[in-house]
Amino acid sequence: MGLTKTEIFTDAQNEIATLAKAFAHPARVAILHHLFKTNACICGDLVDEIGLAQATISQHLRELKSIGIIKGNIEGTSVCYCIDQDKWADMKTIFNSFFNQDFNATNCC
Amino acid sequence: MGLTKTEIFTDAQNEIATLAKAFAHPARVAILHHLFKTNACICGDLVDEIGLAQATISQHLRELKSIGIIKGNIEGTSVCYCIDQDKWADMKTIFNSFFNQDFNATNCC
DNA sequence: ACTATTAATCGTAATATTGCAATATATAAA
DNA sequence: TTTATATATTGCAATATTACGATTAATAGT
Repeated sequence: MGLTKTEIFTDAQNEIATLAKAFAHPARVAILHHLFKTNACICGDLVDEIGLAQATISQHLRELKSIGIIKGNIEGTSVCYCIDQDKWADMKTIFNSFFNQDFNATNCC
Repeated sequence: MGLTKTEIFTDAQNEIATLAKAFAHPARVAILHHLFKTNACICGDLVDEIGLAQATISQHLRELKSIGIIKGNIEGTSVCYCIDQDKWADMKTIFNSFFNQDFNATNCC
């Protein structure tokens, strides 16, 4: 098996899962941290900052890009990545409503 | 390889990744949705509600429990699960500060 | 004690993810 | 055009995750 049964879940549930995958690896969290911290779009210095091989960083960047969280601009030989602010805002909204679901006060545990 | 190099990342980065894994599968999102929705701690009816085998649900519950998001109480032959409200609040704080990192207005992309 | 019910665990198969070396591609500089 | 630089892609190995049938464990009811 090993295949997630996406068809039995709602779109909202699948979307949260997909978005969460972006944060579900420390390398991707580190990449996002870095894109925020350095007030500029970072290119290949991610490879120097984070201790992973160039191919590995490139792969994580592709995942973040395919989820839609980051965008890339080609600048000469290097590629400039940055957060997609619209997507980031959407994501915040989605996770906020997920996090702020009401608790039942009479929780039994 | 296939082995995450946790040692090269900060504790904060690893923690976000670990927490995000709780949401990185739609079945776990569905379980949490259900624990919120039904104003009571759900036990095995998760198996009926979500279309996965009992063993699979149990495995997802164990993951959520090991991350610390849910707690379980034994009640006769069944087990009553619910959200750990303290952990949930901690998590909200962590993700909020992650989501609300400042943007650089002069973003290049 | 016996039986039914519920949940956890074990074992296994299939798919996904992580990581890197090697290679390919694409642009800039000479 | 050749060379240097930067990033993407490919191919591969190792580990992780997902899912489920079968079994086990533990309690409730008879």
